[in-house]
Amino acid sequence: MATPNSPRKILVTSALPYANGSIHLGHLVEYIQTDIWVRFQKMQGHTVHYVCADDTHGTPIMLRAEKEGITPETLIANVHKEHSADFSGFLIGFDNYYSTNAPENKALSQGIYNKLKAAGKIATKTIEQFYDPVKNMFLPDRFIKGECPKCHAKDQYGDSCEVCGATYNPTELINAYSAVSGAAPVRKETEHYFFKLSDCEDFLKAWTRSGTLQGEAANKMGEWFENGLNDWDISRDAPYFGFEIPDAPGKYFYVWLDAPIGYMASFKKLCAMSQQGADGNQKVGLDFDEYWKQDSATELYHFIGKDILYFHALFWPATLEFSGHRKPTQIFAHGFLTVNGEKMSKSRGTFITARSYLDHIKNPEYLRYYYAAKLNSTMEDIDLNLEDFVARVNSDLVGKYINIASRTAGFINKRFDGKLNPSANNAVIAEIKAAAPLLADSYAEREYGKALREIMRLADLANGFVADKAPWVLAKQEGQDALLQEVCSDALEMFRLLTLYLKPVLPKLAGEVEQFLNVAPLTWAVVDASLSAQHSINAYAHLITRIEPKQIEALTEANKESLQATPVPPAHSEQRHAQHQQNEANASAEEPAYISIEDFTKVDLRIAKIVNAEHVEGAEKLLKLSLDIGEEKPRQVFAGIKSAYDPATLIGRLTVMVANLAPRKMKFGMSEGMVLAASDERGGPYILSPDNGAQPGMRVK
RNA sequence: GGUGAUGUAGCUCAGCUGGUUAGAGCACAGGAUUCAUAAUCCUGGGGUCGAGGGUUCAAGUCCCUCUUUCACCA
Repeated sequence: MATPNSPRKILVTSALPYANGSIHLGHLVEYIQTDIWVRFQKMQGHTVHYVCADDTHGTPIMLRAEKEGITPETLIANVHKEHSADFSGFLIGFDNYYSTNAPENKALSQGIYNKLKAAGKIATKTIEQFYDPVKNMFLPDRFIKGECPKCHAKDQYGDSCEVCGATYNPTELINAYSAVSGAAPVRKETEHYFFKLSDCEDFLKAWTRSGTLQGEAANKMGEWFENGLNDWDISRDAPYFGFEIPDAPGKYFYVWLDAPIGYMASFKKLCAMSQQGADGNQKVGLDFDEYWKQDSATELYHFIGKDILYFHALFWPATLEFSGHRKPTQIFAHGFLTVNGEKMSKSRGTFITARSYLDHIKNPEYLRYYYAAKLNSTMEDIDLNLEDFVARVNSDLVGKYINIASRTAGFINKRFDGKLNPSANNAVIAEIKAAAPLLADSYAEREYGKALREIMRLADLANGFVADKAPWVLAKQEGQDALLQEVCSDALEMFRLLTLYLKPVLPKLAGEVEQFLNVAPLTWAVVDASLSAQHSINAYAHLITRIEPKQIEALTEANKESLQATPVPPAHSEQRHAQHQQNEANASAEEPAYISIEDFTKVDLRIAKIVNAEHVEGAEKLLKLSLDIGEEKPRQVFAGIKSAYDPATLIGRLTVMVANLAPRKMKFGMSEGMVLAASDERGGPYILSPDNGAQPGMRVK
């Protein structure tokens, strides 16, 4: 791995949070993961810059600003302030936290677009889209609502039904209306600009295989390649809050085009700040091109959530490649956060904002430690189990780690005036030092959980050493002063090393320990140093306190919202931020969906006799049924009831089917109707049975 | 529906290319200790490694079927 002799130049990013909502614990998984990695690499002596920004463009921001009666610029300025405070509260050490709505980003976005165009990668195509004739704007799918074509629930979104889970096109909605004005949308043609991703397949296939992705992510890419790459629609019509496309009046870049370019813009701003040398010191200015030119020798890493892999592993490298820039060295995708094993939920109080955590728990390092203990290099989801959180933090940090200093520093201060006198040779210290390369590898590979397990094992050794030497016994014995001083000095040396190892995770606490131990800021290289004889430490003061379970209760209580269970989308859903915002805004508007008798009679329900039932090879949930409803030939119907019924027991039974459901071609053959069955979280499916006397083919009404 | 992941002690998780009686931390029980207003040390109980087949001298680890949970795609 990295050696101190080969300082690297590294640029790191976290995904840009959308400027239309607060930072919550889900977001923080990524920022904490990235920050730990950055701090670790800086401790290694590498030149590392960590940049991020608010993602500020798009329809949701425009509409929300309008609703609040402020300009989008004011809205995003307010959010920028809030986000910055939240991140700083969690000790996220950005070198620059910028905004995508910045002059640098506009120039870079337009410049990249022009390059892509010159490279023949831009095409135009006329498409038909929904248009709000009152508001005079085109509507994204999520801003069209109407009745679900399948279950007829009202007020469903343009792409899927939250009641029955069906997905469809907005054109299929019944009585569609604009979520903005309420008007009936009309179809309208418009010219859109496309990035010809289909042209980039060879490049992307090669890039994907070049070690830039985690194994799981590469698998995912494989799926996308199999399905074929579609050209990417990068334009939106005015009115739109964003950047105008050069030589295309009234056309704006889709927010996802300029968002990743925001990484570059934030770095460009950082370069400008470094040129100014604002602190008066002579600074070597950062060179933007050195980091972004085609054959840059520097390294570029993007930390992202797995939901936006598509953008970062396809669009983004293609954009860079064909605009003459370097590509990312690696993409690090992580999983989502669950709380107590479930999606974060407002009704359970587990949708916890960064601010509210800081208000109730105060110490951000508890969460940093817990996340680190759970994080690895894969895209697996991680769970914040609140009981485990309390137990883990209290036991590891307070009981094990801090306790080493707490139980030995008093002797040094009281008996030896703060002066140390360590032993020449201590087996435990040697073992702790020997772990450094392994721990460095774990951090570098983002296997934080592995690193912390090892560090806590070492802390156990240290406590075992203290228990074994029993300084409190030595303190009462005559003539044992030298040994007492040595034992406590060694314990504090162990504490110094453990602090060094924990510093990427606990930067603030590590700073306080440096004060207490009276040492310069710890870097990885000082593993090889030691606290020397005659070195003086400062008085030990209260470094960290236990979390009270009551604090957790208060936290979840404060985050409980309505009575209604509103499942909240996963940690980091920039991909669908528009719809999520809408989700939250409109979750309350539920009405019972009545249908008329005419609607009901459209459904032709029939008594059906199951004349045959069998397993379908390769199907996970389906049974193939032959249903006699008095027709010449039995109907072939596939039913998803495999989990609950053995086919043999079904043959001969009567049940109820929908006879006039449009036949549908399924993977295993045509399905000519459907069988009714009941189910919910309590169980099922349960199919229906008519009372005695019902005959195959009878109409149910 | 398809694809990719996932399921190991009460809880949270380790278990690399298959190899002795399956591990850790927390929790629990017993003992020791009292330096730490912020405890530790020792010992112990506890697991059909999601279920069922198969390959092998040998499988938590490979293959098949079923199943749980999650995500993505349609």
